[in-house]
Parts: sequence; C-alpha cells; structure tokens
Amino acid sequence: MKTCNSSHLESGVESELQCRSGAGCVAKCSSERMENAAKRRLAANARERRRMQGLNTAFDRLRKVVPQWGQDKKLSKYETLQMALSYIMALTRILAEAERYSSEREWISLHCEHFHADSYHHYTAQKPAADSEPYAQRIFTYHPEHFQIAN
DNA sequence: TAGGCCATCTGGTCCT
DNA sequence: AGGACCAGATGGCCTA
Repeated sequence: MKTCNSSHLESGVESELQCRSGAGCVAKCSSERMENAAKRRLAANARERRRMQGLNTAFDRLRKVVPQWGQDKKLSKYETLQMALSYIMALTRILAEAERYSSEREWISLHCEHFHADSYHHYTAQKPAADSEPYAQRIFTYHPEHFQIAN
C-alpha cells in the first residue's frame, strides 16, 4: 500500500496522517505534493529576490562612497567593485606615505600643495598645463572609461 | 541591431 | 528540514 510518507519534497507530517490509506490517495498526494513544492519554490524565489535586493542596496551604498570623477552614468556593479578596490589601495598608499615621512608637517605640506593646486584650477575653471587630471584622481589606478578586462 | 547590464527564476550545494 | 548562497539560463531595457 502506498502512503504519502515521502521524499524530501514533502514537508508534511499532516499529509502523511491524512493519506495513510483510502481511495484517491495517490492523486491527492501527488497534487498536494506539487502544491507544496510550488509554494516552497515561490517562497525561495521571494527570498532570493530579497537577498539580491539587499546586495543591490549594498552596491548603492558603495557607489556613494566611491569616487566617480564626474561620470554622469552610474557605475556598473563590476566597475563599482574595481573602483572600490582602487580607492582602498590609494588610501592605503597615502597612509603608508604618511608613516614614511618623519614629520607630519612635511607630509601635510606635500599633499596640501597638490590639493591647493587642484582647488585653484577648479575655482578658476582652468585646465592645468601639464597634468590634466587632479592629483587625487591621478593617484587612482582604476578609471572605468579606460578599463578593459585583462584575460 | 548587437552588446552590455540587470532582474528574476531555478536547481544544486552547503550550513545550521 | 529549511535557509543562504551560488551559478546558469532567460528575457527586458538601454545605448552606440
């Protein structure tokens, strides 16, 4: 005699009790099983959707803290990760430099010199003669418009 | 219209 | 057992 005590697809203690015997059991069990499977699939889909939405929220937050250098188009996920990597490496480099220089004053004057020049060009809307990109931008290794996947 | 990016669905695997 | 995570498939939207 067939019972509904069944596969891993079945969650049902309940269905086992109902269907242990009797006419129409097979049909009822299989339709119940399919119904349960469909319900679980829908629930899994919803969870997956929520999970991906959470992931996308995290990407949006990352985009906000990562420099975009005036890109009007939002960075793709891949570009965001690359930019974040480059950003972190640049900051790490700056910190390492700070440690290398003996006096804090020396380090500050080194960097402020660059940043003052940047602000000057920014406010006067002039292009620097030699280096066309701002200092802070130049120290980054990742530029989306130039980036190509190296295989 | 082709290519890039994305959201969603789905089945498999791992973890608790 | 159920949830989290992952990767492949698919279809929609947008842009050059």
